[in-house]
Amino acid sequence: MGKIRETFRRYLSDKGLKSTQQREIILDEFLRAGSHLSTEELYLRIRRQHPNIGYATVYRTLKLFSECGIAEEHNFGDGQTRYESVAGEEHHDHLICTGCKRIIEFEDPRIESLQDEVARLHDFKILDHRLELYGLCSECRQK
Amino acid sequence: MGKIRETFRRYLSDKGLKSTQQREIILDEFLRAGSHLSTEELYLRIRRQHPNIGYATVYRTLKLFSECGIAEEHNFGDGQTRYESVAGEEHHDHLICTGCKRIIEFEDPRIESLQDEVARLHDFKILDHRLELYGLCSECRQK
DNA sequence: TGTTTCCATGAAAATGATTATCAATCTTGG
DNA sequence: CCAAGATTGATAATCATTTTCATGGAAACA
Ligand SMILES: [Mn+2]
Ligand SMILES: [Mn+2]
Ligand SMILES: [Zn+2]
Ligand SMILES: [Zn+2]
Repeated sequence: MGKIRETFRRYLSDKGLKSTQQREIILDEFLRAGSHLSTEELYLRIRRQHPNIGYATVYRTLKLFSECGIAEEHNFGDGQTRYESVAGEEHHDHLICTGCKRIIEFEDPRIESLQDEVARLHDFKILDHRLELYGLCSECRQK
Repeated sequence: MGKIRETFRRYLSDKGLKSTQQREIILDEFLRAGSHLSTEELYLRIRRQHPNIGYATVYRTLKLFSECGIAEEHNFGDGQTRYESVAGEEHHDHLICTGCKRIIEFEDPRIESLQDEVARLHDFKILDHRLELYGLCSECRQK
């Protein structure tokens, strides 16, 4: 069984929550589908095979994923919360093309350590951060 | 007359829009009040002296400020859009204390130039960016 | 100054994403 | 298998923001 699925089940049992078919189905599709999907996008995908699963359940379950650490929430400014799986991958930030909505991931440890330096300077303890670069990818610039 | 007010009036006339009492009043209070205010917070302040100005007008006017470049929109994750005046000050980013909601501004040209480097690497043209560090200020950590 | 033309305004309704409610239905420990 | 309690799906409710629309106001112009 995948490590992610195991993490999720342990989280449920530790919290006295229950492992249900819906939660398994939603997790399956969440892991199968591409990243940075909105709740609605995931719901629409799931509905193709499981038209009886409710919208609210998808919302609730994605929130669970985020609580137990297997998913991360994002707000890229389009008014919808997006989720991506964090399969033990290293942290990364995002370039967002406002033309084609493409999302490019990047990581730069130098930026991360400068962030730490800034925090130290202000006697601040960082718990989370977001760095998003908005603009146009090369394809969109050629139009 | 302040440079900001002038910029705003020129923007209005260039666009064939009209200079109204409400817009002047809202701009005055926007410049007088502290930064990073939400629409509701600004509306409540304005209402003390001008109870006849409508909520929708404050929304519309703040959007105008942002369009003409005298204000900047922010989303610090509390579900409300916040605005701050950009009185020709240099760009800065934000440390946000999730305990007391305090907002600390900082700038680090080294981070900015690393962002440019990342963009170059991905053949991406940055039009905007957001860097927000969430965590706890020193005071909030001592509780 | 009066007229005309649009734009702006305020109140209220509409929207869109997300959350809460609730009766019916599963999970799970014993 | 059973009881206790969590989950689900449908739907109503929220909350911030936007739209609508009738009325009022700015501004170019006569
Ligand atoms: Mn990502
Ligand atoms: Mn600021
Ligand atoms: Zn693009
Ligand atoms: Zn604090």
